[in-house]
Amino acid sequence: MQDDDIANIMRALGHPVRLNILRFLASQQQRECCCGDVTESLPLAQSTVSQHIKVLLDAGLIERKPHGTRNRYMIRHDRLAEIGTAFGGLLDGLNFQAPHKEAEPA
Amino acid sequence: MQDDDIANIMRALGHPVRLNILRFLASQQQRECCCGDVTESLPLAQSTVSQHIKVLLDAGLIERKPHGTRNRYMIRHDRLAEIGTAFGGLLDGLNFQAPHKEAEPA
DNA sequence: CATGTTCATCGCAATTCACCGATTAATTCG
DNA sequence: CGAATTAATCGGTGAATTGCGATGAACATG
Repeated sequence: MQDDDIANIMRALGHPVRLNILRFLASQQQRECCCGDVTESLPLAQSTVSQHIKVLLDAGLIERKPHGTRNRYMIRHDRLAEIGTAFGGLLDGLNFQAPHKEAEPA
Repeated sequence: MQDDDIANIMRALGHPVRLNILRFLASQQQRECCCGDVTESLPLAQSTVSQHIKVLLDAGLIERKPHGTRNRYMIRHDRLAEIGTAFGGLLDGLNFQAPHKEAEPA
């Protein structure tokens, strides 16, 4: 995964409301879960929630499925796994990327 | 770790330049590594780099050590570990947080 | 076909972000 | 003490983000 992709995803995750939306979707995975449900669970206007949902969609974190008049949203677990791997790789790369050394002096 | 904290950290990581800075610091861990070094490695003005460094500092991802006229910067590996744990927890929570169910119908 | 529901999208305001050049504070050294 | 170096901070500009209410498209239903 590219730096830009990772940065995009991190930015999408970089807002408490969006974390809440993700968690709400995770907790409702089985039922219908449309924009209105999410809106009800938050002290925000419907248009605002829709915007946040769009950010999550663009980052590939969730998926939209039209279903009659409403849209059903669900978490993209495949992407979540990818992101976990990429993030782990990032952190690994950040831990002692020293060219070649024996061990720490003390 | 609080949602707001996580969001802050994610936002700090949500910019390619800041990812580059972190990687640069990781690769230079042993030598002196001051703002000027970072600036040289990027096509950005010194003031801009200093701003990005401030964001990383505020998020607790790096550490500053005054050293004569210059400042030495280094990655906070302790925080990195914490963040890895928190992020892992987040992703775990997002994977099937279903209240209590037997199994999927199909 | 008219009505109601759901929700994405369109302005719009306020705030924050990213970037820059210029300035200033701290420090070393002649 | 004066000159040089380093880097944080200030002030400014343009773009993006966050929030809102209003509008409009898509669809179900009477």
